Amino acid sequence: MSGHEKSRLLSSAVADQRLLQHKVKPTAMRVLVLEYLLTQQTAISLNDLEKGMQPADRITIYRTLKTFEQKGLVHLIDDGTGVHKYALCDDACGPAEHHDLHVHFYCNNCKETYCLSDSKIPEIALPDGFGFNEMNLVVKGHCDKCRS
Amino acid sequence: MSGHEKSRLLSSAVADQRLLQHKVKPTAMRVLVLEYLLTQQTAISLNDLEKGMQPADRITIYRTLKTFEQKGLVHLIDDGTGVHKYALCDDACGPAEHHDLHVHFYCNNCKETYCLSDSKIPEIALPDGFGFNEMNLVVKGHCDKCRS
DNA sequence: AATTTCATGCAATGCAATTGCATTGTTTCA
DNA sequence: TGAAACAATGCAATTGCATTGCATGAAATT
Ligand SMILES: [Mn+2]
Ligand SMILES: [Mn+2]
Ligand SMILES: [Zn+2]
Ligand SMILES: [Zn+2]
Repeated sequence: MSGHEKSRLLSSAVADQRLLQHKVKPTAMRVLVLEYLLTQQTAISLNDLEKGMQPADRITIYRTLKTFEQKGLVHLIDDGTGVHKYALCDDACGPAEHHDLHVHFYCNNCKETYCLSDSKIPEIALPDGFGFNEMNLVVKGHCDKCRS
Repeated sequence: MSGHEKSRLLSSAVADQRLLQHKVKPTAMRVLVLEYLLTQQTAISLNDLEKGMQPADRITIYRTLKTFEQKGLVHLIDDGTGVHKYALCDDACGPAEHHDLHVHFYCNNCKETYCLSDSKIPEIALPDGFGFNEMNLVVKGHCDKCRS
């Protein structure tokens, strides 16, 4: 068995396990999508996912991502560009409860969207009578790679 | 002159002056749009603007809003619903500089989008090398009217 | 093996932002 | 004043996504 094949099997095993942990049946498509997501350092759009992966149907990827989101495997990011981005959840998110209330960062230069998992959103003082459920904070500027 | 006509002239005068202050030529259409915006308590979408006003062309309203935005008269709000909302700037915003870094609130019940002009966005600690220009914070929950 | 349930692929739809272009109104200046 | 230059308007068309419908194929359940 070649080294390449071996590492392929290994990553498949990792992906498989992660899918099973979240009660998602590990089909070929889902393993491929998850593996691709695991290689990403930043959030990715459906378009880029489609382009980057082996030829695969766009809609199937779309539905795969939706399943992943529902099962707490990935979270959808609205970075204000108008197109949705997806990124893996790092904590143990489950269905119907994403605890990824972290800041997202959009680089105006390289157009990449980062999950700033360590930058938590601070408490916001709301006017009387207002109660909050969720919040979304997107910071825009220049990332570390685009400042040298 | 009737009371109605008088107040109409007065509001026109107010709108006119506000337009001139921002170097926008006060055409009939622009005055109408601005007057309508002045009556709103919450941010409004292009659709609702079109429905609420006297019959007027959608695209013209769209371009009017774009002009207003460029001249610092209104700011565009991305509340995460996918449709843009517009609201008047309260401070003296000028072209190319909106200083309305306030929080926006979206009510999941009545679907209204509020400008929380008093809730400023706090400082966020970014990772090393990241520099910020703008930010967008949207809080979602229930507004004061929807909690009684 | 038959039946049900789930996953996939392709086509079609929906919706809102944006642009092109022709027309009309407004300003500028000879 | 009257032509030329410029700006605003209205209508049609386009774009770019997200989302859904439906038919086919694979997997699980009996
Ligand atoms: Mn994230
Ligand atoms: Mn606002
Ligand atoms: Zn960058
Ligand atoms: Zn409400």
